[in-house]
Amino acid sequence: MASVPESTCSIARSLGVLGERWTFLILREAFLGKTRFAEFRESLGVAPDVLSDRLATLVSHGVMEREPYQEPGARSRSGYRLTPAGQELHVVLSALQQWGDEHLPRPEGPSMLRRVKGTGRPVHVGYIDERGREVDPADIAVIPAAARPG
Amino acid sequence: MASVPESTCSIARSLGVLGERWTFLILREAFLGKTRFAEFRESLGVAPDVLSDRLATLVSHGVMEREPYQEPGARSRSGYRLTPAGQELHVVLSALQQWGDEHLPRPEGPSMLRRVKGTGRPVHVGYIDERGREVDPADIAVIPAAARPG
DNA sequence: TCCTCTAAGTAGGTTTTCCGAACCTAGCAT
DNA sequence: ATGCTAGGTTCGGAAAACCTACTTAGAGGA
Repeated sequence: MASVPESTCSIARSLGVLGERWTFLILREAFLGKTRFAEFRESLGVAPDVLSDRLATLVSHGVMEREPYQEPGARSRSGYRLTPAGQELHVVLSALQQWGDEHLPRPEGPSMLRRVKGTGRPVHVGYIDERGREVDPADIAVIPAAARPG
Repeated sequence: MASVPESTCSIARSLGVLGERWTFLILREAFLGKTRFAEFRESLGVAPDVLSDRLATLVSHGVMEREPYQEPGARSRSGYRLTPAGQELHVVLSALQQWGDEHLPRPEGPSMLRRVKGTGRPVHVGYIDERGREVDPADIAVIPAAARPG
């Protein structure tokens, strides 16, 4: 994989931070409200050294941050919570979930649903232009920045 | 990671197919038009056994398919192209790219841009409700399907 | 003082995965 | 028949992940 954050491709750089095994699942748990080492460990079954490594990577790249907490009768400990940058990964996880729901379905249907708070309306992930209108993926062009006119 | 496509979580199932090392980068190259084993190999520098394994996984899950081709004066060979299911991963890659552009920026700016074909208007990835309106990520609730009313 | 409880994190040995180079396999050409 | 080419497979060594057990550190109680 070579040097990770140095690639000119944003996808490769993102994967350098997020693409290791377990990382997306750790983030999923974080979005579900988990904050503590033991919570991640129990819900995922991940080995502690791997979890420690992944959390350190996420912290060092500003995706999560240590959050000291103290329960009564216990010493101060540190949990982990998403930074604003980490919270912006929500749409990435939703895109993965949406694809899995559609293309790797289970007979009982999706286990989690994404809805608008309050109204409960269903939502999906897609492309949006600067006027807030949805754009069909087939109408998206990916072009090198160097070829940008002007 | 245990049994992969059997998880009740769509994110975990998606990652079971897509979450191995190199897979997203192979898909990126596929979206850029690469189809041949040697093209993937050269552009990514991935070991041939790993590439062979990843392509086989993608084919077996319907993300890519073998496409026989024949160049003049050469035997028939097989390349790989995205299926419709694979093409729907475009928004996942764009979400990763968008996050990297914003949170792991490079001084020279993004290397690739996403625009609407024809008009050239910039687009971004986000949540859209059933009326085609963008929804702020902070207004999205993720709820267990079992708790669905009705 | 020092023992205990708890949860974060580390350390060892084994298993899996990755890597890189060399090799294999068709078919077409010379 | 020999070589060229491109899609792979095989092999041995290196790296990463896994599993189990252990360590660490502070608060409270004896």
